[in-house]
Amino acid sequence: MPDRRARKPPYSIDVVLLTAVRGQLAVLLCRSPEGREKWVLPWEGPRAGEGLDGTASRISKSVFGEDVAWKEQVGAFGDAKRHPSDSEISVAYACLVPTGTPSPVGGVYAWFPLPDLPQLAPRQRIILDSAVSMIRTRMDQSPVAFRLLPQMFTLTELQQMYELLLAKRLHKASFRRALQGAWLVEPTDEWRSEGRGRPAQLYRYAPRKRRPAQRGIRLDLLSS
Amino acid sequence: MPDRRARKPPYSIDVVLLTAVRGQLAVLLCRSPEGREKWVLPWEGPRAGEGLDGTASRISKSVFGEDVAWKEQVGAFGDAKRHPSDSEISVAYACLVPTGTPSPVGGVYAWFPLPDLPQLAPRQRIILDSAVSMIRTRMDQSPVAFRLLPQMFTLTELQQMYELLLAKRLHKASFRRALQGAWLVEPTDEWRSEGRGRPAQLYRYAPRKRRPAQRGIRLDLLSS
DNA sequence: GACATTAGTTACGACTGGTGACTAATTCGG
DNA sequence: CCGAATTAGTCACCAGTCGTAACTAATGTC
Repeated sequence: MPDRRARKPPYSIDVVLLTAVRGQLAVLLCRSPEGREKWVLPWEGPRAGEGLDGTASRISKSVFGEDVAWKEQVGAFGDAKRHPSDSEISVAYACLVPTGTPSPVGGVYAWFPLPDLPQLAPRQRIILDSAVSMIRTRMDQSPVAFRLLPQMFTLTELQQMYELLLAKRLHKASFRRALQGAWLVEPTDEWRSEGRGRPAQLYRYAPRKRRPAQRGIRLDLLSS
Repeated sequence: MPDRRARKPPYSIDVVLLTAVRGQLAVLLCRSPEGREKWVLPWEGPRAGEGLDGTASRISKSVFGEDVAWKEQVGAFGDAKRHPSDSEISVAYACLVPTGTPSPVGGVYAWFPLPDLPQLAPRQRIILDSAVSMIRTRMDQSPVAFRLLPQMFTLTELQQMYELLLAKRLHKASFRRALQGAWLVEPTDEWRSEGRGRPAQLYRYAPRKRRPAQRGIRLDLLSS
């Protein structure tokens, strides 16, 4: 990705591609051209006539062959921290990749579980942390968990994804009741038998138009 | 603000200054040097060695004499929409100004209630809408309502601010019970008599360290 | 067929949040 | 000086939600 350092771009677009691997969030990194064991977030400079979202899409495509199903801008990052592009500012995007998506070939890319990250340029490290934090806080306003799963999934898989993102255990009955009330999924007529135990019904993400159902004021206001 | 168009900056920092005026949100606009009745969001190009937040602070200071109490980045905006700076991208900040802050002098700036906006450059219009929408959605994760009020306020004023931001009526008892549970305010020993009726106790914003108190899963997931 | 294992449901009790009616403290007009 | 009006603040009830444990259901394994 960052292979023409000839001219420093006016800004860079950095992409944080996230997926779930064995019960952990993982980010896709790209081997840096300088130094074999240096890794960077995929990034590019802008091309003329291409919007910010467009550049992010182009990067995803160049990695996976097609655009990701969900991406959202994290923000702009400057503040004099070092970045492989050497540009003043970077605009970051967070993207979600369903589990089971074939990994990009060529040995240039690799998934890193979040606890086992290699060293990154300071600004990219901040971008990565911000992207993960955004995903975690935005998950009840965006279908984040669904974009990390294949099109069809069992409710147990969905619950495990929520547990991963919320970093806390959920109770089966409560989770399903809340899901029922939210009209987010619909059952298919397929079932999956996962070795031993009763087979699980497969569901798909199918949000219905909202009931008005506005619940009470929540002044939760975590910390701050 | 945008008074040297000599050289187009690599990017612009745009600031959305918001306050509440007579029960409505209002934004501060700046008279454009070109055309008397053209208005723009305050913006500047970056200076060397100054972070993104730093530029936003500098703009706020140049308007109000001192930095605002709360600001947060909205994001980066590009996508070929017109902008007074003529630059490729703009990084937007939302800032909150307490009611009762003296307005900047000189006739260059004016508060516009959101329903009565003049025409803006397309990109600035998008920035403004995004900033307002961010404020409204982020209000239960940030002390937004408090930053729109003076340091000391009555609970009725606070409730009215929440009603303004949520655009819905709240019940007095429910609001106060939720506020109690959130440990966000503490009473002072001052009271304010507002003409007729019983005087109201003044409170100040004083968030306590959170009780764990994590309530149930909310899969509210509005629309999409 | 007994048992382990995983999926999915039901029922109950504790707690929360919406609500109307209440008390409290002040101003205003007689 | 007294009562009505007005605004602040609280209480208590109840409908609904949520956490939980115990249950039923369907499969594989021995």
